[in-house]
Amino acid sequence: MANLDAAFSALADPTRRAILARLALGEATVMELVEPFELTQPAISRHLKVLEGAGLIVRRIEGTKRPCRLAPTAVTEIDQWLGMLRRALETNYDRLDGVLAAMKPET
Amino acid sequence: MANLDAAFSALADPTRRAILARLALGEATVMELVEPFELTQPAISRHLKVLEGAGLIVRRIEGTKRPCRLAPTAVTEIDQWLGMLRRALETNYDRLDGVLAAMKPET
DNA sequence: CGATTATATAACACTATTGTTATATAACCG
DNA sequence: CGGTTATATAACAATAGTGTTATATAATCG
Repeated sequence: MANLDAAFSALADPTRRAILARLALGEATVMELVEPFELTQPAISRHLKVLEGAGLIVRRIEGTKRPCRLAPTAVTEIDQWLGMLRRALETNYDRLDGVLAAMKPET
Repeated sequence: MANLDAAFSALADPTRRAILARLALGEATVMELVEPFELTQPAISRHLKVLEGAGLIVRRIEGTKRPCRLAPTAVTEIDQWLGMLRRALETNYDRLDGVLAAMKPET
């Protein structure tokens, strides 16, 4: 589960989430990703490195350009881990705890 | 979307994910959560504060104890945001990009 | 080839995160 | 009331993350 560290950590940054949101519209080069932000190109390049390291994007080489696009692997891992929480939240145990907690001020 | 920062950031730490996994089994007090880790009580208390701030857990007061349990809010938010990525990954655009990239070495 | 364009990396400053120990608060027990 | 138990907070050190500027690399264009 070491990759979950990288994946969640990558998603914790709003700039990186914005980059992913942009890539959800389709492939983009580094300079295309720099343009909408008030950040320098090296800053974006490093964000991309983080996203790639986390398995959230992949890059191919096309001449001097490196177009990026979304990769499915990390999202799948995250979904699987969150599934554990979702299942627990759907469990009656927690509902009962909630009910008991809510009852307290009444009685 | 400011809360996504806190939620993803909270999930980026393996200790905090382990705490959540433990809470998926049911409510636990701070000392019960300290026990399985090689960390001090103040360290766990701060992790719990982070998880609470991110909306991933809630705590109630029961005498001198503060039992924690999972909260659904942040998980829902995260699911919704990830849904955007999932939908994009299911899109043909990205499939086509992938196909074109894969074709390149052949021709 | 030399200039330009696209991207990466190094070095540095600043801030945030995480852990520790020591201490505060507050409920409980006898 | 006084001691114990449960938890929180403060102060500090060590480390990691993010941004910047300056510079390196490498493909492209004339």
